[in-house]
Amino acid sequence: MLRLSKLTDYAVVVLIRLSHGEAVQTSPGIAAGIGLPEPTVAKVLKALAYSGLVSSQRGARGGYRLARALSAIPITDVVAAIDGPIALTACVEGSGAGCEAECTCPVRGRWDLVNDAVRQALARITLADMDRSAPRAHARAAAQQPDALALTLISAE
Amino acid sequence: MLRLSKLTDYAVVVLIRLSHGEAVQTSPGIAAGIGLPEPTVAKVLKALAYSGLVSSQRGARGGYRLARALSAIPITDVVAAIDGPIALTACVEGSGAGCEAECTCPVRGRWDLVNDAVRQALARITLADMDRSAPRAHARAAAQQPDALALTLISAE
DNA sequence: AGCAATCAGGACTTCTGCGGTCCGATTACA
DNA sequence: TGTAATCGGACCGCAGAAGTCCTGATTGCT
Ligand code: SF4
Ligand code: SF4
Repeated sequence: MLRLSKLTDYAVVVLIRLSHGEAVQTSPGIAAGIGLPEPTVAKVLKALAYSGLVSSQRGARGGYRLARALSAIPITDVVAAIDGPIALTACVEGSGAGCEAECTCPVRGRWDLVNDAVRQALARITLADMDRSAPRAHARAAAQQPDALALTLISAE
Repeated sequence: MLRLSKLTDYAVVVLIRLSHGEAVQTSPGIAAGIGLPEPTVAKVLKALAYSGLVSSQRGARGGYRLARALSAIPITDVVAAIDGPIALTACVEGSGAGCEAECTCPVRGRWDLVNDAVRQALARITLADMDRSAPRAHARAAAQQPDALALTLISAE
């Protein structure tokens, strides 16, 4: 159904939750705040910390803290942190495993266009746009960006 | 890894293969032409026929035939035919199953923005753009379309 | 220094749904 | 009318995701 993993969904929720209230929040605290199982939230936070989206503080009175502002985190970063790089099919650049029918496939390599289109669509939306309790400042800025997808299509071959 | 199902990938390959050579082609014939297991190709063709992307002809001398031109089939149609409607998360409109944390979630409903962005990115690319042996006529046309994503973001709320 | 709280990392189990396979229904052709 | 070719839908196994748990390392507080 072309759905992204549940963990990625949770990551967005967790990050937005982190932007509310206290600056540094603990893993069980966040889990309780959004009514999600604590171990799962912890797993998400670890992945986010590993990729540098949040900074962690160990020990008593520790917790997690946002590393950047919400408006500086595009959706692609969250997806990349949890699910790894965006690779719609096996033959796009970056996905190690190759397709077995790669030699005879008449579409070999063409998926890169679609892949980039999706990547750019996701890169234009930041977490600030996802927050229900924030103004829509960023959206207007996005409207002034050129249509990068079309440029990609034209430049291709 | 935000990847779409293998079947969808195969569907694109099959459709493009169908646009080459004979107008009506049989399921094993196509499978042999692209070196993919025959039952799998047959399954893909069935799904495509069910959703009207190809028309089927039963009986001897039967087979499958393209229902429309490649340039009239956006990627979204292929995805919808195989994987069902595009629904990145559980809480987007159209996905029957709801999320359990839906009442307390601070992102509830915001995924629609991302969902539409991806959908529109995929809708702008047709199978004709994926064919390696075809001219890139459509790409230039896409460049002249307005940036629908930004408009969506602005109009939201 | 001792203690309690918290994160880090990995191993393990469960389960959905994708990928692959099969046999019966249908239709043109001789 | 018989036959062969082909589509249609139902079936099952398995990889990968989702979720859980445990042990060890680190740090603030008393
Ligand atoms: S080579 Fe062809 S069949 Fe293989 S992943 Fe790429 S598009 Fe799909
Ligand atoms: S309601 Fe929140 S947690 Fe549930 S699917 Fe939607 S965004 Fe994700």
